[in-house]
Amino acid sequence: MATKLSGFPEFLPRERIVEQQVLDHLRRTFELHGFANIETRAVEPLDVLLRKGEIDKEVYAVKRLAAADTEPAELALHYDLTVPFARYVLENAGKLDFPFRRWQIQKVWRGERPQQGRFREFTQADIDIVARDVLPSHFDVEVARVMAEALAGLPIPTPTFQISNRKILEGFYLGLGVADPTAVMQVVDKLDKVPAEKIRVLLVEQGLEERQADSVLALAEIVTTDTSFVQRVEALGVEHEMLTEGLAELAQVIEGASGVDGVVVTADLRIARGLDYYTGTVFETRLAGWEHLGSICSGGRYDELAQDRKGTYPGVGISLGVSRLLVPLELSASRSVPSVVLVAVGDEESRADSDAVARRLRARGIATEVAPKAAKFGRQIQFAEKRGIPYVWFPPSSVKDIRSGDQVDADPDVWTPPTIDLTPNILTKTESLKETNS
RNA sequence: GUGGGUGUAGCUCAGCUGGUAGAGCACCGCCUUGUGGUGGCGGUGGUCGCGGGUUCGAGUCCCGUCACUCACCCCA
Repeated sequence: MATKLSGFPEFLPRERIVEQQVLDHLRRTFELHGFANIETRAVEPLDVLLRKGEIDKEVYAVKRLAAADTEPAELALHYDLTVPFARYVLENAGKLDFPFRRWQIQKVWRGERPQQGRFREFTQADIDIVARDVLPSHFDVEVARVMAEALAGLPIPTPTFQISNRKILEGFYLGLGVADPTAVMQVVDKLDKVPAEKIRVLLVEQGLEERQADSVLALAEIVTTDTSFVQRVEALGVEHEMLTEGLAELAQVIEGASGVDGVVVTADLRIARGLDYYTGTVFETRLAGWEHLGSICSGGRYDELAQDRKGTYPGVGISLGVSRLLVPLELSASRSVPSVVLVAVGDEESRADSDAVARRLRARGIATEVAPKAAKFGRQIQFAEKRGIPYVWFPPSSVKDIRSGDQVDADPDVWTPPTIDLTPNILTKTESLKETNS
């Protein structure tokens, strides 16, 4: 009996076609910008995963079945691609060329309870850039820009990048005289769920004066689509060296990442991010109309994640939740198979003729399959229609577009379908409903 | 991990205070011996999530359990 496992999504062929096209597009975009690919193993030593990220992160431990019950698990499935990447950089530092830019698309695993857009096994698409000792801030701009371009090319609702910089928050809090900036950040991070009034109470409970709490909230309210946030922060009258540095960096990122068609870029000073390894720029991304999914694409600058006795490798990266994006949107494809053409079979004696037609079409890159049995032609057309195959070829030399009903004489060595039919097309949910109703 | 909801055909669901397991869609066949439709007729398909209890009798009531799902938490 087949059992559906919650949080471990599996696609039908049509949905998988969509996923593959999305992954192809991401890869193409990343490589267009010169990012190299690596794949890291699925498991990491448990202590590597627990040391770098959150201790309370739900991690799947991995243990041999034959291991003694008393033997503790030493390996665990990775829950993101950033921490394994940092480990990989340290391990191969002598063989990598810096600054090192890489893309990586792999499954990751988390033990959290599944919900819409939230899985236990899911695919992430990451780009990261690391350097030795120093990583100039123009690389923060670059990862934002590349990911914006990648998202802009996908059949999804408009994404909004919400970009901030931890130095702004921390510098501002220090300038205000707040004792524990990190604790304040964690409270402010809840602003999208908890009303401002309640946040204010929480801040005062943290030991902030009313005046400080008001300033903290005033900073968090600042959202701009250009660099005018700088003036608005300065107008709050708080000064600190780190704040100034953060403002300059964020202005650079906002300016550099804007201007990609189909993507909104905002400086959003609410964004703090829970993970503690971020040290500067932080990214989150929301989809218009799908805000309840949370961020579909997040990341930031981590200056100290990868370091050993020999040195430190500052990095900046951004991670797209491919599964979070695809599963809720319920995108489908115009067909469930790659085939552009189904070659009909008149009778089993002439199957070889049909095979010959198929071979000639395939020789020119046209995905083709031959009908499984010599049923009535009406049945063979229905076979194609059910799978979304747009053309049926009747040997020796007639091809029918079964969507329009148009049938023409054609030579299998010459006939070419329109480019748009060469690969399956992605349909949004409403488009696929329209298709089945027509 | 905490709390709510739901489990009946491939899918969507109905099944009253307990009395022979149902519909629509899908699928297969025929009417229609070779180019898709519609209509009609016929057919396949169910350990009613699982285990126990009450009862002459349980899809229905009770207990347990599992799964799915939603919210919290957290996050891609």
